[in-house]
Amino acid sequence: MAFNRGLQERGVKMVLDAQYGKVLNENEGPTRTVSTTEALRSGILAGDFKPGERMLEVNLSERLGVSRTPIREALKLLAGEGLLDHTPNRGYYVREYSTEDIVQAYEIRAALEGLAARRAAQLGMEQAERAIIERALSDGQKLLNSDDFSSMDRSLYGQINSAFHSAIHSASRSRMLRDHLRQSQQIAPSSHRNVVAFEHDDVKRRLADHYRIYEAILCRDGGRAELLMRGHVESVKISLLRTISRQA
Amino acid sequence: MAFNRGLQERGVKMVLDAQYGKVLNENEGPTRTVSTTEALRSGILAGDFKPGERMLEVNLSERLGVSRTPIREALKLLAGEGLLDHTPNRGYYVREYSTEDIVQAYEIRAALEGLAARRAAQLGMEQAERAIIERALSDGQKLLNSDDFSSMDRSLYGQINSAFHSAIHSASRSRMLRDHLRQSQQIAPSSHRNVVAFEHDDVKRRLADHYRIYEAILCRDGGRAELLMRGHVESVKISLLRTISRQA
DNA sequence: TCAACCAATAATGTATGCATCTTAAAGAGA
DNA sequence: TCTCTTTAAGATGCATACATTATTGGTTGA
Repeated sequence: MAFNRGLQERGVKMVLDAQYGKVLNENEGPTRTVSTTEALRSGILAGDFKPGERMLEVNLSERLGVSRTPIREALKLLAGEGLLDHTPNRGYYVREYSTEDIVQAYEIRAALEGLAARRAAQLGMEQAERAIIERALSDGQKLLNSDDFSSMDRSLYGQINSAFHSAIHSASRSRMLRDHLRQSQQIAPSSHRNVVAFEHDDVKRRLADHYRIYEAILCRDGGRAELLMRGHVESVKISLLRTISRQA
Repeated sequence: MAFNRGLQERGVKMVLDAQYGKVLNENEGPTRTVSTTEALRSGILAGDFKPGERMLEVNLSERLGVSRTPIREALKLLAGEGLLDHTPNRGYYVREYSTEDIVQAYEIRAALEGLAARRAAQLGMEQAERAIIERALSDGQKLLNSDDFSSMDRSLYGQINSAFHSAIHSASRSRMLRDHLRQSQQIAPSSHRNVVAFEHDDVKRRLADHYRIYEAILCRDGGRAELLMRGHVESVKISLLRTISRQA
């Protein structure tokens, strides 16, 4: 549990501050509620809290070194975002996602990413956004060409992939669309189920998708960009289903 | 302001309860936070709170007759849902939607409703859901055939339309999809901008859409159902754009 | 006259005590 | 032994006092 380190000793720090002045810890948010919310959110997404696990206020309050108030506020916010389930008088639980739920999340995301790609094509991308995409494409190519591909870190590919998609989200120029996209991806990677295939061929195919999508966007062909993007994300869904059925 | 009636005198009621036993007011939620949240949400959606308006805790606290605590929890939840914007130390504001935002909301909703229709077709609808749809279709027909159509209440058509779509949402059997759909529709009908055309021809065309969509769902033709539904919602967007440009 | 500063006011953030509810374990009765 | 009560412990709900942070209006100085 790394997420509680930052807040744990805040009480002590504040006493020190009162004694020696300044030196407020920078990496914390402006308020306890904000930093608590961030700590809990990333903790949930990182899997530090298991799906279905109960979020006890006093427990969290002690672990994070704050009173129950900011904890309660953070829990309410995360419940509003859909990360937690709440039953009155019975507390908060980490939302559980079935395999079916995760597949559906990909379907929703596919539709939304398609929309984003269409808007990016219609509105055009800024120079900075294009640079990010081109960087992601060339880095992806390098990754594919590397001699010991199989030993590569999955997280590297994840970062490259994420950069590509984020740039398009940003280019959609729509806060609402970005919010929906973020929410459709806010699912804890449940142990085995949410793991995307990482064979050389899979990555190669997805990178080719990225090239074609970017091309369509540059050509300002919104319809084609949407179609390609939707198919791209759906293909991840398919490969996920394949992995699952193979496990069974 | 009708929304504060229910809570206003709770303090008094509780004293009465202590004196005479039970008689807890039924129409209130299980907790103050829940009923406060509902009151504020419907108040925002009904336009009792204007976009951009500040939500002052003490103010609301007095109007609803509860302490600041449940108010703050409700505000946090609604902020998580995207109805309010929050800046630390500076309070909550009713989220504002530009005309562009509203148009985008329809685009997003179109994509999501399309997905829902596809799933409804693929999974099949239950008897109860089919009954609701058929009722909505025949009621819509009656509305169209009525002699003095122009004098009809818009809200009646709104209810019929809402019943049709809700049944399909329900048939999609996906909590996540339902959540996204709800969120994409949680926009206060900003005075003039978000008003959908209500001419006889418009309603006639939309009802015809509904018939075709239902047909596709009954035929289990998911692709067609999605295409039709998406076009259906997009057509509302178009007519909205038409109305706006006419005003300008 | 204007700008910067300062104080007073008001609003939000946080902690805490008490009330209420849930739950589970212990106990009584059949 | 089983079931239904009862009760006690633990957890959430709510109110309130206090701390901290914005904001506003006025004052001082140039």
